[in-house]
Amino acid sequence: MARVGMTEVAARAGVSVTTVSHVLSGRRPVAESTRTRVLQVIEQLGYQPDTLARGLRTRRTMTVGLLVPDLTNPFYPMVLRGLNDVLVPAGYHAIVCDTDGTREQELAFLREMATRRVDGMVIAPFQLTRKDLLSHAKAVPLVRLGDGPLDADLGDLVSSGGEDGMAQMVRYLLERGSRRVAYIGGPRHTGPSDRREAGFHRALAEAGRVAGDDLVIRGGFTRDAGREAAEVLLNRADRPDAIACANDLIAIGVLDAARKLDLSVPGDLAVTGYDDIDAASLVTPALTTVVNPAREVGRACGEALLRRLTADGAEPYREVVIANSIVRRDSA
Amino acid sequence: MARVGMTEVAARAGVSVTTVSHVLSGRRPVAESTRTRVLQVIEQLGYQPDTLARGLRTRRTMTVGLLVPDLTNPFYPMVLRGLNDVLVPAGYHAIVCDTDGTREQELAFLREMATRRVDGMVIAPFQLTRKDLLSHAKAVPLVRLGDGPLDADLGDLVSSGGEDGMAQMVRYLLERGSRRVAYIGGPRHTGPSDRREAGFHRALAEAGRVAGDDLVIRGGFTRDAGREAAEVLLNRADRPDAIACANDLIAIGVLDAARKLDLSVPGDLAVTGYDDIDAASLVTPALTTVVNPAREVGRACGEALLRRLTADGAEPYREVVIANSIVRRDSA
DNA sequence: TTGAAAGCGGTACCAG
DNA sequence: CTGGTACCGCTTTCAA
Repeated sequence: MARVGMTEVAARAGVSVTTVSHVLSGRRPVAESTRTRVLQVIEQLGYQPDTLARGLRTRRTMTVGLLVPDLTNPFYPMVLRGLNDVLVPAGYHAIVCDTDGTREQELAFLREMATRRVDGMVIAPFQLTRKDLLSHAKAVPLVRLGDGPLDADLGDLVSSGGEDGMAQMVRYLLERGSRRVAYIGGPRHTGPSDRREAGFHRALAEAGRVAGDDLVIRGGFTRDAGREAAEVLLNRADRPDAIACANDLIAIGVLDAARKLDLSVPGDLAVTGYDDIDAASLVTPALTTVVNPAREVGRACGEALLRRLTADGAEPYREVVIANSIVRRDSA
Repeated sequence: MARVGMTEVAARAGVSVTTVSHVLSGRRPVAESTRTRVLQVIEQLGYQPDTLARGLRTRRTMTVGLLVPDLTNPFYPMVLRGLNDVLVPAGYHAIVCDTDGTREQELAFLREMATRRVDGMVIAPFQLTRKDLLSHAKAVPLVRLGDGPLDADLGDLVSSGGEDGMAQMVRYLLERGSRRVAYIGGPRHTGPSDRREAGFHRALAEAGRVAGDDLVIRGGFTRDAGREAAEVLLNRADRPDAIACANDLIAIGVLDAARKLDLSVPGDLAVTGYDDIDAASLVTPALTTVVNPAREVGRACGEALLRRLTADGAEPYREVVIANSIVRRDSA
């Protein structure tokens, strides 16, 4: 049951491999009669072209890399769906790299993708610096996902307006009557975290307030990290009456902490998340959060990538911002 | 900034490509002095071997395919983690195919993976028949994930004992005093669903009972499907006092329905899930469920695959069952 | 409308 | 311990 190659197809059809290649690619006219004959043989032999060999020659692997910090965060699987929505119909497939948010793994995956000659990458980098990305960016189209810094050299950027989304949320908290609003973010210097934190500060500033450092804690983007941060915040004498979190997982952790301390939410403490993952509406109280349309974001990434991959000339750099909005539930 | 190839490295190091190849692969001794010289040039030029070209020659792509019905179901991302735990250190990477549980997509991905010459696949097939898989199984090592039928021709099987797990759960329900226990499953003829359903019937039979067809409903493995099925079940005159669900998502949907009908859980209705995804402990009441150790399952898949990929001779077919257990929370 | 042959970037066999 | 070279399976000039 060895695999059949083009040579065998050609032989059986009584034509040259060149012709077989062309009926497959349609890159040059082939007489209808030979065309059908070749097609028949292909069918009969169950011939399947070898993407690798083709890629070696054409320098296109039809593969893209998706690098995410934590596939366990439901946001990212949805992004992958969106990405596939646009990439798969175009013949591309994605290799998913779950880096666990560590710098070593991010770098390792980046290198791996380079040796695999992926045609492009969409990355949600956490620890990577501009310098880390630069060399890759010039080798293959890069789409950065998340609210990183703008930087044309690093390729397209698809974000969901994290700064605005968070600002909007904080404004809502203020209007609602919260007096001391705190912020729990992700790891420092990570795009999404920084941008959202900026939104937090901006909204406060616009309202003529300032959040002291004691009201901002940064940890991980996880439930545990959220709980721990909240415990610190809530055990202080002048505890906040609202906590805006950089994502839903963190907010769920805050809910855990509040429950443990017997604080009522939103009575004693208002809590807000970010992303609107499924779990946000499952917890009690249901989370008031910023909806981050993951699938749309993924689609936008795919479109951005595709644009570059199929571009004749050099496409101009783009930043795509997907609109987001607040969904009010019970936690604030 | 064109990519440098082995030829250039060889030239600059004053050796043949053969030697460069061998310092890289270590497949034959190279004088220490030349070795370091070559390594230096490689470093200096930033040479990166081309996995594709290598694969074309060696017939190994160092890539495996992971085919899942719904990456949005948190169970699968965890499986991927486990898979990567063992595959990535061995140099393999996974292409993730989210098929949405449709037969067309499952077939399409299977074909795609074949043309990409993946070295192996782990699949959680939903709609695929034995026949669909057979041709692939002889072309590349296959590991089936989930509680499908045993079938040596189709490669290894990694399951988490769905039949036993469900039987255990139903037994618990019975001991607990439930008198009419119903079952909500996934799509008919899908491995996980069928096996779990078998467990349900077995436990009932052992207790000298029989579940009429009216107590078994099959839908999708989603929250919505669960809600809909529950609505049917609960609006009947003699509604069940317990519902065992084929997964947590379904159970969460049942909870939705119960809330809408003002039924108290577990007072009026006991509800149990399966998988123990994060959300299971987030909902109110927290789900009593069967823990399906996703990461372990993923690891087992990886190990099974690796065994075949690195096997000298023909490894015997294996079935690996990962032990599972019940976690009792509030819903039953 | 069709073929022949030269690669793409490596590996591996056969010599030396 | 090191080279030369055929070849993996396909695409793509160049020539007919």
